[in-house]
Amino acid sequence: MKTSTRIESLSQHIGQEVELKGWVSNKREGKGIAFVILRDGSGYCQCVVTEESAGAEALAEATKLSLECSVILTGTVLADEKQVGGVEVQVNSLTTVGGSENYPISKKEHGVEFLMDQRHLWLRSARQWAIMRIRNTIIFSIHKYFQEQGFVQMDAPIFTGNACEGTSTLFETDFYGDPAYLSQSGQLYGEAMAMALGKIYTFGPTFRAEKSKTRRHLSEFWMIEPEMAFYDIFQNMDCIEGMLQAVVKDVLANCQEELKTIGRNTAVLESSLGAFPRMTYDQAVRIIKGEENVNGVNSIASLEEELAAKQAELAQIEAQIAEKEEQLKEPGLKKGQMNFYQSKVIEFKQIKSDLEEELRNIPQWIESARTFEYGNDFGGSDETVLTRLFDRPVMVYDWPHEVKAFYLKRNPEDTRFARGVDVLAPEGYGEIVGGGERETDVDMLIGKIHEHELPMEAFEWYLDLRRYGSVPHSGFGLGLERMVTWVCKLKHVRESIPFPRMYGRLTP
RNA sequence: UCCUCGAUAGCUCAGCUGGUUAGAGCGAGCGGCUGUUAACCGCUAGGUCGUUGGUUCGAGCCCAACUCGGGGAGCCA
Repeated sequence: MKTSTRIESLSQHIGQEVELKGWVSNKREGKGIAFVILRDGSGYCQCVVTEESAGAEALAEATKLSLECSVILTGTVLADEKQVGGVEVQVNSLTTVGGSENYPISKKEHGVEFLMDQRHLWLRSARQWAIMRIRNTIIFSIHKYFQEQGFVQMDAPIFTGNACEGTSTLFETDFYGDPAYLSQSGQLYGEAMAMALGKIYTFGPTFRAEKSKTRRHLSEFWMIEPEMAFYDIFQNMDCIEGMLQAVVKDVLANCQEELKTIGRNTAVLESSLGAFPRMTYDQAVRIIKGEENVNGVNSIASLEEELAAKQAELAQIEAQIAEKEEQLKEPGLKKGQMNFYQSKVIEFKQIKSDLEEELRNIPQWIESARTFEYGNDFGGSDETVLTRLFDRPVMVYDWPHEVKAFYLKRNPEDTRFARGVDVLAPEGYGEIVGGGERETDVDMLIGKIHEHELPMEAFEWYLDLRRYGSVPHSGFGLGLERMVTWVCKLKHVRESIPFPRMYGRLTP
């Protein structure tokens, strides 16, 4: 018996006999023939079982297969351009390894709650398979980029003793009788490590106890936090841009099949390989408020145009729903036609509810853009108003120091501003990276710690970093799941991580 | 914590302004047809309408509270 072959490499075995091990992701059958769509984790392949090639017994076995049965089969690889991957396998023998009765996830649509309850099985679906493969490519690519640039990977602790930025967003645990909190950032430790190793990055889990129920929040997520000695904010932005582009490039190079599986239009990913626009907070505010155009496009005018377009689209979809519902009432309708019209109605209603949501949002965005108060941090709608004018991530730097973290350096030429930088992803995804140049002046830091009413004793070690050989340094934090969500253009972060932990969701 | 929408069969949904025995498709089971790609044809099984209380001659539908879930605000990656 030959060693088994992975589906992803079948195209190199055309004309040969191979052994495949996997699960039944779909099956169709006819008289004297059965089509088994096998998946093995590396890909999907149609396996054809006929009486002539496999014998009556194997055909009977194939006919009995249900969704997600595990099987081992042997067969001949044939080129077939109609199939995914360009091949199909003519089966010679087939053995069932494990049965699978009443597999809960069907080929039809399911609701979010049901799928989340079945997450351990949902991961087997083609769409989830593709997302997890892209996530893996992104993780690998991040490591590769930093390693090639001479960064050292070092992890920050997960238990932290002091509630550095307020306890409300921290998970409290018991650490040998004392309260300890799960880390919500390794950044301060990253600074210490950068003073030791020059350029470092952390890659670890982060915990936020926010009772957020939105499409971009998780209670547990993975964050990459690089920290670089002797980098100013502009070198920091070069680093962010270089890393994000390396990741996008790797995904485009290695995940074409996965991107196709999830229906991702890659135009924006491709344009993201070009230089990212960089702008100060001041300029970003002018753009949001419609006082400055981007390539001739005005933020507010274009929102109003979009509103009108969406309203027309809504009227159209409503007409289509009415039409299909009318057709459903026709007497003597065949079962198949009824099924078709019904699934169309469901599909259109989904589009309709999405449209209605956008129609509720756009006026709020316009309102929020018009009334934006200079000096405030950006809200979700402000980010959307800004980023929809670009076809790639945008970097906004030099923020009013009051709205940013205590450790950010002031712009020496205008101390109203702190040298923070936010990277906002396009297509409505908002902040994926937050970072900046760090404050090096001890007195300035002490003042800030008092201003934020933080416990000074907890920061003594951090202040030491400025007392002994302080240097300009910068860093940033990348939210892995937000990156995956944008690259895959997912509607919600919960699909970007194998087992999401979020408000109201702890199992499976 | 606040705003908003929702909870009807294993799944996805319908159920008009409260009115007799609550419907469909998918899935499941059985049978027929078919080199097929979630949409061929027929039959069968399957529901104390989220929980509790209230209004009413009568509640899936109205009211209140609660539980769970979707979306959003705040906060952020």
